[in-house]
Amino acid sequence: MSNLINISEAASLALHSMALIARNQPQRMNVKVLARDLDVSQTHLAKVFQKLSKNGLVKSVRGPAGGFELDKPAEDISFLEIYEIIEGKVNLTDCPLGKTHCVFETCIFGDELNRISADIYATLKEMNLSKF
Amino acid sequence: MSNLINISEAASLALHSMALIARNQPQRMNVKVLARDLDVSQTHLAKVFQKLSKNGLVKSVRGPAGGFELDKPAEDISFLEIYEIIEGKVNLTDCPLGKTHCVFETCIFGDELNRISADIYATLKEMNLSKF
DNA sequence: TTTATTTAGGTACTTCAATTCCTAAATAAG
DNA sequence: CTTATTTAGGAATTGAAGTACCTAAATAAA
Ligand code: FES
Ligand code: FES
Repeated sequence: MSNLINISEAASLALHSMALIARNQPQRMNVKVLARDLDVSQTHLAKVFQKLSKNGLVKSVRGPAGGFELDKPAEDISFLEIYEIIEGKVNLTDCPLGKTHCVFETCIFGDELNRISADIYATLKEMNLSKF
Repeated sequence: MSNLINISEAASLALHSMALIARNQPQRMNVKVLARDLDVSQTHLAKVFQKLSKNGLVKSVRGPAGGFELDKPAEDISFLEIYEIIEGKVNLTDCPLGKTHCVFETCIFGDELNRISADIYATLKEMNLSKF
């Protein structure tokens, strides 16, 4: 069973966590309860948050009653931003696979899939945390 | 650097190989020349072809001058069919990640990404080997 | 018939990313 | 000040995908 859109487990966790934090504003949330809510290991989720924190999406507070909170308004945090912090910058070139050398001079997918890739990109860019 | 559409290296090899074989019809091609053309290891490509062969997409001929040829008309072999043999059946449910249990009652992606997943699916189903 | 070529397929190895483990640092509460 | 809680981050482990190795089976050509 496979998915057509490429969103890793880690990126999924990041998106779900950020949505939960947005919904819970202005109170912050810690990895313990987030991990419980999302039913994943604390350590894995903690790693995800190190990236989110280092990239300025969340502000971390250590110690008792600590945790994470959004570091800017919810509507200013797009799904794309979260996605790219975890997965790396999205590659939008002539080939949906980002291939530079191919036996075929023109990409075997024509430009159908590129059109769709651009569509996904725009969609992720439009979606933000304001709706939670 | 990441791609938004989920196509593994193996699936990419399968699609490119099948396109090469379609283009080279009615002569068959063997893994040796295909691997050279695609610049990958013979053994890896051979594994991909075991799946394609077992699933009736190509007919294998052993021995000198052997190799693989399409086992049905090029226009009857869709990209989707090739894709699913390698990646597994595509999951088209209410969630683009195929998640069944989620903290959010309604998928955080709304139905935007589902619409797009269905779009990719339809596109892969439409595309076939007749154009090569 | 013998030999060379080519696919079939099991097993093992490698590599890279995902995941976990463990300790340190920060800080609020008692 | 001490303790409990929580994030930070390096190191180690695991796991999956890709790759290689090896032998068997088929078959065309010599
Ligand atoms: S160039 Fe896009 S698949 Fe080969
Ligand atoms: S249900 Fe689709 S992402 Fe959570």
